[in-house]
Amino acid sequence: MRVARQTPAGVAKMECNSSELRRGPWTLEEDTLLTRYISHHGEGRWNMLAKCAGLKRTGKSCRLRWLNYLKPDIKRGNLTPQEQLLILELHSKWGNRWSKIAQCLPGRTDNEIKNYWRTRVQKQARQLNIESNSKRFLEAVKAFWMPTLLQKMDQNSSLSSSSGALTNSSQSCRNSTLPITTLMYNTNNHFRESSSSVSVTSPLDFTKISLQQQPHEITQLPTVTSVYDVNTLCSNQIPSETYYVDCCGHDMEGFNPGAMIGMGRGSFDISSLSECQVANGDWTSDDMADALWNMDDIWQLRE
DNA sequence: AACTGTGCCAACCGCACTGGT
DNA sequence: TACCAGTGCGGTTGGCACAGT
Repeated sequence: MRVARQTPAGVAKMECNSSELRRGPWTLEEDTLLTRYISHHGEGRWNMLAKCAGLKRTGKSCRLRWLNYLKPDIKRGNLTPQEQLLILELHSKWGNRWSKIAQCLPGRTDNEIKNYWRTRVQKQARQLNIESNSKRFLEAVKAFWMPTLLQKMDQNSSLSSSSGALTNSSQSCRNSTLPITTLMYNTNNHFRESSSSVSVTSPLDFTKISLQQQPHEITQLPTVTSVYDVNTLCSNQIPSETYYVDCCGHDMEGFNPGAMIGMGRGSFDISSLSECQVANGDWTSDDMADALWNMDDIWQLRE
């Protein structure tokens, strides 16, 4: 995580000439002043706080700095696949309600989520030549991005498992028992990871995951409800609010988003899924500590 | 090495809402 | 009811870091 930009020239340039108020990057001294004041007096009354703390900043600026950077419970580092998945799902429901979405991701700020959306998600939309707010893009996200995130989560949990019974998806497939990682909400609206399993009859089975409730009502998200086969998947009768997990992407004739790109920009058709080429997903060799996974990994452009 | 383009993200801005007077 | 200060939110900007040429 980068610290505030503090080049002397930059700070001088950003300072407000017309008043005593400072603007631009925060200095370490300012951070210390703000943190110390809030630790003694608490948050709120930001304009007064700014004056009393001896900060030549607006109240708004102090509030923003505290909420987005200094607050102790702010989570640092890249978004985990779980968090990315949750953002995608919640954005599909609520749109650009960043603060509302952020409430479901403890330790993450609306600003961070907003930046993630703009830099990562909208980038993918541009590459696909699809409006990021369009239904088509949402379908693409649900068909490709979310499943791969779930797979990533699956493998993360598998690797972190000490039992060794199911070490990765490939082995899971061979055993015909697929660990499915789910996001579980507790009563405080915080999520935690949990794993369950579902039996499959063939490598081409798909697990259907359904999100039936508004997140504030959700007690378990997502919920494994049934198993679909590939014919169902490709029948173009995909209900909204569902997405499909490729439980064993290595072995199946699966999704190659590159092939999707190859279908022609702006011509994404979910019914063409079965025509896609075999996915090349060497997930087991991934460094699971690298939580910064993004769709570039699978949506590589074939120019 | 120098330049250019792009990604990322902290910070700012404008507007809307809320509560107090 | 109108006004104002405080606060929250979403959109936008500015500049550092880094990759590519």
